[in-house]
Amino acid sequence: MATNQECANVFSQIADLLEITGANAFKVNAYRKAARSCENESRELGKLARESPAELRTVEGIGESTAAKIVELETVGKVSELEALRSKVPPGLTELLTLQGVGPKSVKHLWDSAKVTNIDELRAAIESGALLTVDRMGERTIANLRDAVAAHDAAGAGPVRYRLGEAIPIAEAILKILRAAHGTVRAAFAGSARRGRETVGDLDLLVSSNDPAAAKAAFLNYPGIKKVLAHGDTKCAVQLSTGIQVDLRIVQDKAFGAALVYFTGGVDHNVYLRERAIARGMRLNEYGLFRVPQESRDDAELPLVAAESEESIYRALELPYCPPELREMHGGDWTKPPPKLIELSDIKAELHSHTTASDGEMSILELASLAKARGFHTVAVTDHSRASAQANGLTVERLLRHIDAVREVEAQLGGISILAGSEVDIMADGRLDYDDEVLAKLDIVVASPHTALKQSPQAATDRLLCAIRHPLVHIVGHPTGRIIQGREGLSPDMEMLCQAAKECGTALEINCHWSRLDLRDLHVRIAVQAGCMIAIDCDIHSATDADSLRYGIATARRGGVTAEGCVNAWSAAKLRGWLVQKRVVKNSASHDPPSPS
DNA sequence: GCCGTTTTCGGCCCGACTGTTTTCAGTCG
Repeated sequence: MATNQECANVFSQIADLLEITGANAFKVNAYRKAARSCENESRELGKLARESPAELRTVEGIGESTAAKIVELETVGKVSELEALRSKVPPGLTELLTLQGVGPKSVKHLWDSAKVTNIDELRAAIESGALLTVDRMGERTIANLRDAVAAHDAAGAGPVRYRLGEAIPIAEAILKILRAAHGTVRAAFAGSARRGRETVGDLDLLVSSNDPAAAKAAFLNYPGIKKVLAHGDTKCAVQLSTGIQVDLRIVQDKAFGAALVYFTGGVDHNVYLRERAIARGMRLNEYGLFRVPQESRDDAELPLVAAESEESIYRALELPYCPPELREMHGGDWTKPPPKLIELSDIKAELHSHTTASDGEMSILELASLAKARGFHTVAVTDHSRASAQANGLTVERLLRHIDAVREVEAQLGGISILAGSEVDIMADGRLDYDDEVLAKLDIVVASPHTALKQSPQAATDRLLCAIRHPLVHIVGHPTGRIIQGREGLSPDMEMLCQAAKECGTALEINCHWSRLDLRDLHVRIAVQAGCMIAIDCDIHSATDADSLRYGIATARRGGVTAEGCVNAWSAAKLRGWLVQKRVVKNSASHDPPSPS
């Protein structure tokens, strides 16, 4: 079945090829928007194409022509228009578009004037000096091309993206320097990092200052800079030695809100806001929201409507405030008030953590003390089960002794409820790694897949359904087992899983570690729409793991999770009630363990 | 190509920086 990403790739490639061949820019934009929409769609487009193709048109930016192409991709396996475009253009040409500073016009120009059709030919043309004879190719341009080719060689194919937990600490380190600079009033990171995307392509920093030159100097003096890409009075861009690009925008403080809106994006949200401004006789840019009088000269100064805060701009556009995390996955309607999204401070329990008994670094006491210091009312000790031998998983005998140890520490420490639990392996066939009578002795059971993460979607669905429906399981941990930029993990039918989880009262976990974020944002949205309970857990192995909570919260917010919908945000009594009640209710229902096959 | 509290046709976000231009096109976000 064609995946959403494959649909997006088709539209993205069509856009590239149309752009190089000089097609109408609005048409190119339409394909780009269609590609973004496919990436952000939580429903499976291939399934829709087969079962209810008319539904495709409900995706923002998908119209008659693009819907037909999704159907064609699903049924035929390729898209004829894309094939036709490819036959017109040398295959290496779109690769040139990935070079920094090289756009469609430059690609066309290199092709027409220098017979360059791929990166190798470009490299040769640069080194042989052949490019110097080409129109509009000065020394600076050629030097930039040389750098761009070198950067491409170093990075390998495909745009480099950085995982949120790698990028945000860098942003905060630079923000610290900017805040210390003379004249700085406010400073923040924006862009996809502020929207909480699991990976970011670059970092966007915003500072308001009474001394812009000082802010600029402080930024350009940051020790990690490898190359300065641009440095104007209000805008600078650098590449750090780690490879990541950082953009800085400097504005007056009275425009901070407008600049924050502009710099946070996403692109479709910005376009939406600006079009809405136009429809109301206004104009929105990074300096503010302005009224445009009926007859005003182009150079006339426009009266300011709002600029100092994001809230004031949304208000003036007659829109409810939109949290940054929802500024790209809106499901089509930004006029509806968003749900009250969960916040970091709502979390009062950690329900997935490891001690030295398995592969954690802290003792039960150290772990519980950490949770207590964070103001949590509950922490669950959920060491690995016996199948996870590589993680020193507990045998039944060790588990039983571990339960006693947990009880002792709880009595000793006081002031926090310590649950005796397990992160029990979900075996490939759906069975759990401990027998029911063992699981029944535990306060909480987190069931997670750790092995056989390449099994088929059908097998994965069946396997995870077993765990979700198991009456003794409270939470399914990192349900797909994916590692961002590391492994795909399982691809179960998420709608089916969420439906079952809703019916059984089983919570699905958002694992907060920035290399996991599993459930991912799109899956969280499916789960929230299905009415599932969500668990947001740090899967603590060491003390610093607790700091990854913010990434899980960002992912939760992108999916629309509220405090009410998250078991970690409940009161101690409500949480304990759920843990007990779930088993009472579900034990009366039928439970068919999978037959060993 | 998409879309509609103006519109089924005629629009389609907005501005900074760079380089090679003597006044602006291309790229980027």
